[in-house]
Amino acid sequence: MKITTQENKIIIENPIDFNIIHILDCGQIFRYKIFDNYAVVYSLDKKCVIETMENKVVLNTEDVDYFYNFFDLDTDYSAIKSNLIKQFNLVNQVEYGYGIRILKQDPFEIILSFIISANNNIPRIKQIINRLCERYGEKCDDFYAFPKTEILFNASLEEFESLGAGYRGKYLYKTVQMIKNGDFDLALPYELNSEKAKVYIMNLYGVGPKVADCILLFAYSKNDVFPVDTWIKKVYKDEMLKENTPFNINLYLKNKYGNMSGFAQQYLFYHRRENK
DNA sequence: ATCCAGGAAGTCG
DNA sequence: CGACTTCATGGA
Repeated sequence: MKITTQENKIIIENPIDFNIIHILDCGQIFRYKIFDNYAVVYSLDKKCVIETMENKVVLNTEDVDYFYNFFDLDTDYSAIKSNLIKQFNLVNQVEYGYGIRILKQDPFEIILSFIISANNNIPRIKQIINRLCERYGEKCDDFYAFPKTEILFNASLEEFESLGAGYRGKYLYKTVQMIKNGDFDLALPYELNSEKAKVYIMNLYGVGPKVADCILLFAYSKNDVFPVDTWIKKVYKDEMLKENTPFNINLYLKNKYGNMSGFAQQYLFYHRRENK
C-alpha cells in the first residue's frame, strides 16, 4: 500500500488496508454518504470525497493534512491484522473487513453523536445528527458543518429536546453545559490513560460504559478499550461463552485483547453485523 | 399492537 | 456493587 499526497488529493495505491465501505459501515461514524462510484465523508466543517478505482483509491479534499490524520494513514494495518490473526485467530473477521481503519475523529462531535446513539438505531441516529447540523452548523458548500462547541453553549434544553432525540435531549443539554462551565475539559482525555479517561468521561451526563469506550476509541485513539454493544454480546454469547464464564464481558474482552482491543472489536463487530 | 435499536440513569436490596 | 425498571422516538 503506497500513499502519496498532492495539493488536493491523497492517492493510495494497492489499497490492501483501505476499503471505504468497511471504514464507513463499521459503526464509528454517522456523517457520510455512499454512492455507486464514490463516497463522501464529513468531519466538523470538512469534507472528503473518496473515489475507489482499480487498485487505487483517491481521496479528494481541500484538507489533505486533516484527512491524512483522520484516516490514520501513518498506521500499518497490515501489521495489526496479521497480529490479530496470529494471536487471536480472527481470520474470517479480518478477511471480511480487510479495509477497516479506525478514524481519528473530533471529540466534541463524537461525544454528542454517541450520546445520541444510545439505545437507538442507525438511521435515526444519522437523522438526529443531521438535524443538529442543519440547525446549528455553519453552512458549507453543499452541506452543514457539525456545530461549533460555543454555538451549542447557547442552545436551551427545549431546543435540544426539539431535535427528536427523545430523552437524550437532556443528556445533550447537560453535557454541553458541563463543557461550557469548565466541568469537562475536552483535551484532557488525550493526556490520561484509558482507565482514568473512562472514569473522567463518564462524568458526562448520558455517557455510560459503552458510550465512553466508543469515545475513547474513536476520538481519543485509545486502542485498549473494547466497546460492548448488542452485536458484541451476540458474538460473545455464541462463540466465546464456552471458554469462560466471566461476570463482566467488557472487562473480560479488554483483558483478553489488551492493546488490540479496539481493533479486534471493530473486525468482530463488522463481521457479525454484516452476516445477520 | 408489540418489539427493538450500538444504553444510561434512577431506584432498590 | 448488582439486578431491575424506566426512559422518547420511529420503523418494522
